[in-house]
Amino acid sequence: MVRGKVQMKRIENPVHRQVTFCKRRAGLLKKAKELSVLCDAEIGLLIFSAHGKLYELATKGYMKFTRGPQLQPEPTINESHPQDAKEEIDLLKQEIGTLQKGLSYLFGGGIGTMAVEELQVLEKYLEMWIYQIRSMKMNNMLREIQTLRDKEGILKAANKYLQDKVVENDGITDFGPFALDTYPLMIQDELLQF
Amino acid sequence: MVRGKVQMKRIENPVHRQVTFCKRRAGLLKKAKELSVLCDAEIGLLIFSAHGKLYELATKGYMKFTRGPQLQPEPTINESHPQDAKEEIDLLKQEIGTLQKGLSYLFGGGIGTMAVEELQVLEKYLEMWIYQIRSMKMNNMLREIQTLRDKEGILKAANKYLQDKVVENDGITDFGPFALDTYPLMIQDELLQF
DNA sequence: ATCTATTGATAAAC
DNA sequence: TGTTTATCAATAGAT
Repeated sequence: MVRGKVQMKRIENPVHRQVTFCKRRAGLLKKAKELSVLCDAEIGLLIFSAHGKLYELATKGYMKFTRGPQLQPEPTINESHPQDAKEEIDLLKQEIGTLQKGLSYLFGGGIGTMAVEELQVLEKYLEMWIYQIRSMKMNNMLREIQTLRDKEGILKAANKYLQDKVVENDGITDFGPFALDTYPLMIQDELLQF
Repeated sequence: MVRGKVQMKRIENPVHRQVTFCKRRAGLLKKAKELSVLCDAEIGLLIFSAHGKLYELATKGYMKFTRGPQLQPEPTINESHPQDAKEEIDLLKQEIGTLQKGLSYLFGGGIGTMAVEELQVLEKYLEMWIYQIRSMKMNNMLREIQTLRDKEGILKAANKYLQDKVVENDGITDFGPFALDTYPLMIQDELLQF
Protein backbone atom coordinates (compact mmCIF):
# COMPACT_ATOMS: atom_id res chain seq x y z
CA MET A 1 0.00 0.00 0.00
CA VAL A 2 2.92 2.23 0.19
CA ARG A 3 5.58 3.21 -2.27
CA GLY A 4 3.99 1.44 -5.13
CA LYS A 5 0.62 -0.04 -4.51
CA VAL A 6 0.59 -3.50 -2.99
CA GLN A 7 -0.81 -6.28 -5.09
CA MET A 8 -3.39 -8.39 -3.37
CA LYS A 9 -1.66 -11.70 -3.70
CA ARG A 10 0.68 -13.80 -1.69
CA ILE A 11 4.00 -12.09 -1.05
CA GLU A 12 6.58 -14.40 -2.49
CA ASN A 13 9.66 -13.08 -0.74
CA PRO A 14 9.65 -14.94 2.59
CA VAL A 15 11.29 -12.13 4.50
CA HIS A 16 8.93 -9.51 3.23
CA ARG A 17 6.05 -11.86 3.90
CA GLN A 18 7.10 -12.41 7.47
CA VAL A 19 7.60 -8.73 8.14
CA THR A 20 4.29 -7.85 6.59
CA PHE A 21 2.62 -10.57 8.58
CA CYS A 22 3.89 -9.13 11.85
CA LYS A 23 2.86 -5.61 11.01
CA ARG A 24 -0.53 -6.39 9.59
CA ARG A 25 -1.31 -8.86 12.32
CA ALA A 26 -0.68 -6.14 14.87
CA GLY A 27 -2.81 -3.75 12.87
CA LEU A 28 -5.65 -6.21 12.53
CA LEU A 29 -5.72 -7.04 16.22
CA LYS A 30 -5.68 -3.36 17.02
CA LYS A 31 -8.57 -2.62 14.71
CA ALA A 32 -10.55 -5.52 16.07
CA LYS A 33 -10.09 -4.21 19.56
CA GLU A 34 -11.08 -0.73 18.48
CA LEU A 35 -14.23 -1.99 16.86
CA SER A 36 -15.26 -3.85 19.96
CA VAL A 37 -14.65 -0.83 22.16
CA LEU A 38 -16.14 1.83 19.93
CA CYS A 39 -19.20 -0.11 18.92
CA ASP A 40 -19.82 -2.39 21.81
CA ALA A 41 -19.31 -5.51 19.72
CA GLU A 42 -18.04 -8.89 20.73
CA ILE A 43 -15.18 -10.14 18.65
CA GLY A 44 -13.29 -13.35 18.33
CA LEU A 45 -10.27 -13.28 16.08
CA LEU A 46 -7.94 -16.16 15.39
CA ILE A 47 -4.87 -15.79 13.22
CA PHE A 48 -2.76 -18.76 12.32
CA SER A 49 0.56 -17.97 10.77
CA ALA A 50 1.62 -20.08 7.83
CA HIS A 51 3.74 -22.03 10.26
CA GLY A 52 0.76 -22.71 12.48
CA LYS A 53 1.37 -20.32 15.30
CA LEU A 54 -1.78 -18.89 16.81
CA TYR A 55 -2.48 -15.26 17.61
CA GLU A 56 -5.86 -14.38 18.94
CA LEU A 57 -8.19 -11.82 20.38
CA ALA A 58 -11.35 -12.59 22.23
CA THR A 59 -13.33 -9.85 23.86
CA LYS A 60 -14.37 -10.53 27.43
CA GLY A 61 -16.18 -13.34 29.08
CA TYR A 62 -14.06 -16.39 28.84
CA MET A 63 -13.02 -19.14 31.02
CA LYS A 64 -9.67 -19.04 32.67
CA PHE A 65 -8.20 -22.47 32.69
CA THR A 66 -4.94 -21.40 34.31
CA ARG A 67 -4.60 -24.33 36.65
CA GLY A 68 -7.04 -26.95 35.59
CA PRO A 69 -10.63 -26.54 34.59
CA GLN A 70 -13.10 -24.83 36.81
CA LEU A 71 -16.43 -25.40 35.33
CA GLN A 72 -18.62 -22.89 37.01
CA PRO A 73 -22.06 -24.33 37.49
CA GLU A 74 -24.06 -23.33 34.47
CA PRO A 75 -27.44 -21.91 35.16
CA THR A 76 -29.98 -24.64 34.84
CA ILE A 77 -32.85 -24.23 32.50
CA ASN A 78 -35.08 -23.35 35.39
CA GLU A 79 -32.78 -20.62 36.56
CA SER A 80 -32.23 -19.06 33.21
CA HIS A 81 -35.38 -17.19 32.50
CA PRO A 82 -34.74 -15.02 29.55
CA GLN A 83 -37.17 -12.18 29.88
CA ASP A 84 -36.82 -11.27 26.29
CA ALA A 85 -34.91 -12.01 23.15
CA LYS A 86 -32.31 -9.38 23.85
CA GLU A 87 -31.38 -10.99 27.10
CA GLU A 88 -31.37 -14.34 25.40
CA ILE A 89 -29.07 -13.08 22.71
CA ASP A 90 -26.70 -11.53 25.19
CA LEU A 91 -26.56 -14.79 27.05
CA LEU A 92 -25.83 -16.71 23.89
CA LYS A 93 -23.20 -14.22 22.88
CA GLN A 94 -21.46 -14.61 26.15
CA GLU A 95 -21.64 -18.36 25.93
CA ILE A 96 -20.24 -18.36 22.46
CA GLY A 97 -17.41 -16.11 23.53
CA THR A 98 -16.68 -18.36 26.42
CA LEU A 99 -16.68 -21.47 24.34
CA GLN A 100 -14.52 -19.93 21.70
CA LYS A 101 -11.94 -18.70 24.10
CA GLY A 102 -11.90 -21.92 26.03
CA LEU A 103 -11.37 -23.96 22.93
CA SER A 104 -8.65 -21.71 21.64
CA TYR A 105 -6.81 -22.02 24.86
CA LEU A 106 -7.47 -25.67 25.23
CA PHE A 107 -6.26 -26.68 21.83
CA GLY A 108 -3.91 -23.86 21.07
CA GLY A 109 -2.05 -22.42 23.96
CA GLY A 110 -2.15 -24.85 26.78
CA ILE A 111 -1.73 -28.14 25.11
CA GLY A 112 2.01 -28.20 25.15
CA THR A 113 2.22 -27.91 28.89
CA MET A 114 -0.57 -30.25 29.87
CA ALA A 115 -0.14 -33.79 30.98
CA VAL A 116 -2.25 -36.48 29.45
CA GLU A 117 -4.08 -36.84 32.73
CA GLU A 118 -4.98 -33.19 32.69
CA LEU A 119 -6.14 -33.52 29.13
CA GLN A 120 -8.37 -36.42 30.07
CA VAL A 121 -9.98 -34.26 32.68
CA LEU A 122 -10.33 -31.43 30.22
CA GLU A 123 -11.97 -33.67 27.73
CA LYS A 124 -14.58 -34.67 30.20
CA TYR A 125 -15.26 -31.09 31.17
CA LEU A 126 -15.35 -29.94 27.63
CA GLU A 127 -17.90 -32.49 26.56
CA MET A 128 -20.09 -31.67 29.50
CA TRP A 129 -19.67 -28.02 28.91
CA ILE A 130 -20.56 -28.09 25.27
CA TYR A 131 -23.53 -30.28 25.95
CA GLN A 132 -24.86 -28.03 28.66
CA ILE A 133 -24.46 -24.83 26.78
CA ARG A 134 -25.85 -26.27 23.63
CA SER A 135 -28.91 -27.82 25.20
CA MET A 136 -29.61 -24.75 27.28
CA LYS A 137 -29.45 -22.58 24.22
CA MET A 138 -31.55 -24.99 22.22
CA ASN A 139 -34.17 -25.14 24.90
CA ASN A 140 -34.38 -21.42 25.25
CA MET A 141 -34.61 -20.79 21.57
CA LEU A 142 -37.08 -23.58 20.97
CA ARG A 143 -39.18 -22.23 23.78
CA GLU A 144 -39.24 -18.80 22.26
CA ILE A 145 -40.16 -20.22 18.90
CA GLN A 146 -42.96 -22.21 20.48
CA THR A 147 -44.25 -19.16 22.31
CA LEU A 148 -44.32 -17.17 19.14
CA ARG A 149 -46.08 -19.97 17.34
CA ASP A 150 -48.68 -20.09 20.07
CA LYS A 151 -49.25 -16.39 19.71
CA GLU A 152 -49.56 -16.81 16.01
CA GLY A 153 -52.20 -19.50 16.43
CA ILE A 154 -54.26 -17.43 18.81
CA LEU A 155 -54.06 -14.39 16.64
CA LYS A 156 -54.98 -16.29 13.54
CA ALA A 157 -58.03 -17.76 15.23
CA ALA A 158 -59.03 -14.37 16.53
CA ASN A 159 -58.52 -12.85 13.16
CA LYS A 160 -60.72 -15.41 11.49
CA TYR A 161 -63.42 -14.96 14.07
CA LEU A 162 -63.36 -11.23 13.65
CA GLN A 163 -63.40 -11.43 9.91
CA ASP A 164 -66.51 -13.54 10.10
CA LYS A 165 -68.01 -11.11 12.53
CA VAL A 166 -67.40 -8.15 10.28
CA VAL A 167 -68.88 -9.97 7.32
CA GLU A 168 -71.91 -10.97 9.33
CA ASN A 169 -72.48 -7.46 10.57
CA ASP A 170 -72.15 -6.01 7.14
CA GLY A 171 -74.48 -8.59 5.68
CA ILE A 172 -71.82 -9.47 3.18
CA THR A 173 -71.29 -13.15 2.57
CA ASP A 174 -68.65 -12.96 -0.07
CA PHE A 175 -65.66 -10.79 -0.51
CA GLY A 176 -65.60 -9.21 -3.88
CA PRO A 177 -62.49 -8.04 -5.70
CA PHE A 178 -62.43 -4.80 -3.76
CA ALA A 179 -62.78 -6.26 -0.34
CA LEU A 180 -59.18 -5.53 0.47
CA ASP A 181 -59.79 -1.86 -0.09
CA THR A 182 -62.64 -1.92 2.30
CA TYR A 183 -60.82 -3.91 4.93
CA PRO A 184 -57.19 -3.23 4.19
CA LEU A 185 -55.86 -4.84 7.32
CA MET A 186 -57.76 -8.04 7.03
CA ILE A 187 -55.23 -10.76 6.78
CA GLN A 188 -55.34 -13.17 3.93
CA ASP A 189 -53.95 -16.59 4.58
CA GLU A 190 -51.42 -16.32 1.84
CA LEU A 191 -49.72 -13.53 3.69
CA LEU A 192 -49.06 -15.84 6.55
CA GLN A 193 -47.31 -18.51 4.59
CA PHE A 194 -43.94 -16.84 4.40
CA MET B 1 -8.82 9.20 13.14
CA VAL B 2 -10.56 11.86 11.18
CA ARG B 3 -11.68 15.39 11.71
CA GLY B 4 -10.87 15.51 15.34
CA LYS B 5 -9.22 12.43 16.70
CA VAL B 6 -11.54 9.66 17.76
CA GLN B 7 -11.49 8.71 21.38
CA MET B 8 -11.04 5.05 22.00
CA LYS B 9 -14.16 4.52 23.97
CA ARG B 10 -17.68 3.48 23.32
CA ILE B 11 -19.49 5.84 20.99
CA GLU B 12 -22.51 7.01 22.92
CA ASN B 13 -24.62 8.32 20.08
CA PRO B 14 -26.44 5.22 18.81
CA VAL B 15 -26.61 6.42 15.24
CA HIS B 16 -22.95 7.26 15.07
CA ARG B 17 -22.18 3.98 16.74
CA GLN B 18 -24.17 2.00 14.22
CA VAL B 19 -22.65 3.80 11.27
CA THR B 20 -19.16 3.36 12.62
CA PHE B 21 -19.87 -0.27 13.27
CA CYS B 22 -20.83 -0.87 9.66
CA LYS B 23 -17.83 0.94 8.28
CA ARG B 24 -15.27 -0.52 10.59
CA ARG B 25 -16.70 -3.97 10.37
CA ALA B 26 -16.27 -3.86 6.61
CA GLY B 27 -12.76 -2.53 7.03
CA LEU B 28 -11.83 -5.19 9.53
CA LEU B 29 -13.11 -8.01 7.39
CA LYS B 30 -11.26 -6.62 4.43
CA LYS B 31 -8.01 -6.37 6.33
CA ALA B 32 -8.41 -9.85 7.67
CA LYS B 33 -8.85 -11.16 4.18
CA GLU B 34 -5.84 -9.19 2.97
CA LEU B 35 -3.66 -10.59 5.70
CA SER B 36 -4.64 -14.11 4.87
CA VAL B 37 -3.92 -13.59 1.18
CA LEU B 38 -0.71 -11.63 1.47
CA CYS B 39 0.85 -13.72 4.18
CA ASP B 40 -0.67 -17.10 3.67
CA ALA B 41 -2.34 -17.11 7.07
CA GLU B 42 -5.52 -18.79 8.15
CA ILE B 43 -7.98 -16.54 9.85
CA GLY B 44 -11.21 -16.94 11.70
CA LEU B 45 -13.01 -13.76 12.58
CA LEU B 46 -16.32 -13.51 14.38
CA ILE B 47 -18.04 -10.20 15.00
CA PHE B 48 -21.18 -9.97 17.04
CA SER B 49 -22.98 -6.67 16.84
CA ALA B 50 -24.36 -5.26 20.07
CA HIS B 51 -27.69 -6.55 18.89
CA GLY B 52 -26.32 -10.05 18.55
CA LYS B 53 -26.04 -10.34 14.84
CA LEU B 54 -23.11 -12.36 13.61
CA TYR B 55 -20.66 -11.41 10.89
CA GLU B 56 -17.82 -13.72 10.18
CA LEU B 57 -14.89 -14.59 8.05
CA ALA B 58 -13.21 -17.94 7.91
CA THR B 59 -10.49 -18.50 5.39
CA LYS B 60 -10.81 -21.39 3.06
CA GLY B 61 -10.11 -25.01 3.55
CA TYR B 62 -11.16 -25.77 7.04
CA MET B 63 -14.83 -25.75 6.46
CA LYS B 64 -15.05 -29.14 4.96
CA PHE B 65 -13.67 -31.30 7.63
CA THR B 66 -15.42 -34.60 7.11
CA ARG B 67 -18.88 -34.01 5.84
CA GLY B 68 -19.43 -30.85 7.82
CA PRO B 69 -22.38 -28.77 6.78
CA GLN B 70 -21.05 -26.11 4.49
CA LEU B 71 -21.80 -22.72 5.76
CA GLN B 72 -23.97 -21.64 2.94
CA PRO B 73 -25.73 -18.63 1.75
CA GLU B 74 -28.62 -19.32 3.91
CA PRO B 75 -31.67 -21.29 3.20
CA THR B 76 -34.40 -18.85 2.46
CA ILE B 77 -37.11 -18.14 4.93
CA ASN B 78 -39.43 -20.43 3.05
CA GLU B 79 -37.22 -23.31 3.85
CA SER B 80 -37.43 -22.86 7.58
CA HIS B 81 -40.38 -24.96 8.47
CA PRO B 82 -41.67 -26.08 11.82
CA GLN B 83 -40.16 -29.49 11.37
CA ASP B 84 -36.77 -28.01 10.69
CA ALA B 85 -36.26 -27.48 14.37
CA LYS B 86 -36.42 -31.20 14.90
CA GLU B 87 -34.17 -31.77 11.96
CA GLU B 88 -31.81 -29.20 13.41
CA ILE B 89 -31.71 -31.12 16.65
CA ASP B 90 -30.94 -34.39 14.95
CA LEU B 91 -28.22 -32.76 12.94
CA LEU B 92 -26.82 -31.21 16.05
CA LYS B 93 -26.85 -34.48 17.92
CA GLN B 94 -25.04 -36.06 15.06
CA GLU B 95 -22.44 -33.34 15.11
CA ILE B 96 -21.97 -33.70 18.81
CA GLY B 97 -21.45 -37.40 18.40
CA THR B 98 -18.80 -36.82 15.78
CA LEU B 99 -17.13 -34.17 17.86
CA GLN B 100 -17.02 -36.37 20.89
CA LYS B 101 -15.56 -39.15 18.88
CA GLY B 102 -12.93 -36.82 17.55
CA LEU B 103 -12.07 -35.53 20.98
CA SER B 104 -11.87 -39.00 22.38
CA TYR B 105 -9.40 -39.91 19.76
CA LEU B 106 -7.47 -36.73 20.19
CA PHE B 107 -7.10 -36.97 23.90
CA GLY B 108 -7.42 -40.63 24.52
CA GLY B 109 -5.39 -42.42 21.96
CA GLY B 110 -3.38 -40.47 19.52
CA ILE B 111 -2.03 -37.64 21.50
CA GLY B 112 1.12 -39.33 22.57
CA THR B 113 2.16 -39.94 19.03
CA MET B 114 1.05 -36.69 17.47
CA ALA B 115 3.38 -33.91 16.57
CA VAL B 116 2.57 -30.42 17.67
CA GLU B 117 2.05 -29.50 14.05
CA GLU B 118 -0.57 -32.18 13.72
CA LEU B 119 -2.29 -30.90 16.82
CA GLN B 120 -2.31 -27.43 15.37
CA VAL B 121 -4.02 -28.71 12.30
CA LEU B 122 -6.58 -30.54 14.37
CA GLU B 123 -7.16 -27.42 16.36
CA LYS B 124 -7.87 -25.42 13.28
CA TYR B 125 -10.22 -27.98 11.88
CA LEU B 126 -12.09 -28.32 15.09
CA GLU B 127 -12.51 -24.63 15.70
CA MET B 128 -13.65 -23.84 12.23
CA TRP B 129 -15.99 -26.74 12.35
CA ILE B 130 -17.59 -25.67 15.58
CA TYR B 131 -17.92 -22.07 14.44
CA GLN B 132 -19.61 -23.21 11.33
CA ILE B 133 -22.14 -25.41 13.02
CA ARG B 134 -22.89 -22.81 15.61
CA SER B 135 -23.35 -19.91 13.29
CA MET B 136 -25.49 -21.93 10.95
CA LYS B 137 -27.76 -22.95 13.75
CA MET B 138 -27.88 -19.46 15.21
CA ASN B 139 -28.77 -17.97 11.89
CA ASN B 140 -31.51 -20.46 11.25
CA MET B 141 -33.10 -20.07 14.62
CA LEU B 142 -32.78 -16.32 14.79
CA ARG B 143 -34.33 -16.09 11.38
CA GLU B 144 -37.26 -18.22 12.39
CA ILE B 145 -37.80 -16.14 15.48
CA GLN B 146 -37.75 -12.99 13.42
CA THR B 147 -40.24 -14.42 10.96
CA LEU B 148 -42.63 -15.36 13.69
CA ARG B 149 -42.31 -11.93 15.25
CA ASP B 150 -43.13 -10.35 11.96
CA LYS B 151 -46.22 -12.50 11.67
CA GLU B 152 -47.20 -11.54 15.16
CA GLY B 153 -46.96 -7.87 14.34
CA ILE B 154 -49.14 -8.20 11.29
CA LEU B 155 -51.72 -10.24 13.07
CA LYS B 156 -51.86 -7.85 15.98
CA ALA B 157 -52.42 -4.93 13.69
CA ALA B 158 -55.10 -6.78 11.80
CA ASN B 159 -56.72 -7.86 14.99
CA LYS B 160 -56.89 -4.35 16.32
CA TYR B 161 -58.35 -3.11 13.10
CA LEU B 162 -60.99 -5.78 13.10
CA GLN B 163 -61.88 -5.22 16.72
CA ASP B 164 -62.50 -1.60 15.96
CA LYS B 165 -64.54 -2.58 12.96
CA VAL B 166 -66.75 -4.90 14.97
CA VAL B 167 -67.30 -2.29 17.62
CA GLU B 168 -68.16 0.28 15.04
CA ASN B 169 -70.62 -2.00 13.28
CA ASP B 170 -72.31 -3.02 16.50
CA GLY B 171 -72.59 0.56 17.60
CA ILE B 172 -70.87 -0.40 20.81
CA THR B 173 -68.25 2.02 22.00
CA ASP B 174 -67.27 0.31 25.19
CA PHE B 175 -66.78 -3.29 26.11
CA GLY B 176 -68.69 -4.28 29.22
CA PRO B 177 -67.77 -7.10 31.53
CA PHE B 178 -69.38 -9.65 29.26
CA ALA B 179 -67.76 -8.55 26.10
CA LEU B 180 -65.45 -11.52 26.17
CA ASP B 181 -68.39 -13.86 26.11
CA THR B 182 -69.80 -12.11 23.15
CA TYR B 183 -66.51 -12.02 21.36
CA PRO B 184 -64.62 -14.86 22.91
CA LEU B 185 -61.81 -14.86 20.42
CA MET B 186 -61.11 -11.21 20.57
CA ILE B 187 -57.59 -10.88 21.80
CA GLN B 188 -56.81 -8.73 24.76
CA ASP B 189 -53.41 -7.21 24.85
CA GLU B 190 -52.54 -8.82 28.13
CA LEU B 191 -52.71 -12.21 26.53
CA LEU B 192 -49.97 -11.21 24.19
CA GLN B 193 -47.49 -10.26 26.82
CA PHE B 194 -46.20 -13.68 27.65
C1' DA C 1 -25.11 5.60 0.12
C1' DT C 2 -21.57 9.12 -1.39
C1' DC C 3 -18.16 12.55 -0.68
C1' DT C 4 -13.60 14.56 1.32
C1' DA C 5 -10.60 16.21 4.82
C1' DT C 6 -7.93 14.04 7.91
C1' DT C 7 -5.90 10.58 10.55
C1' DG C 8 -4.12 5.98 10.53
C1' DA C 9 -1.65 2.05 8.60
C1' DT C 10 2.16 0.41 6.54
C1' DA C 11 6.12 -0.88 2.68
C1' DA C 12 10.58 -0.01 2.27
C1' DA C 13 14.83 1.09 4.15
C1' DC C 14 17.70 1.12 7.99
C1' DT D 1 12.24 -6.85 16.08
C1' DG D 2 12.04 -1.16 16.45
C1' DT D 3 12.14 3.37 14.08
C1' DT D 4 11.55 6.46 10.26
C1' DT D 5 9.33 8.25 6.36
C1' DA D 6 6.82 8.58 2.18
C1' DT D 7 2.61 7.13 0.58
C1' DC D 8 -1.65 4.81 0.33
C1' DA D 9 -5.92 3.36 2.79
C1' DA D 10 -9.55 3.87 6.15
C1' DT D 11 -12.88 6.51 7.88
C1' DA D 12 -15.60 10.59 10.81
C1' DG D 13 -18.53 13.89 9.71
C1' DA D 14 -21.46 15.91 6.64
C1' DT D 15 -24.76 15.41 2.94
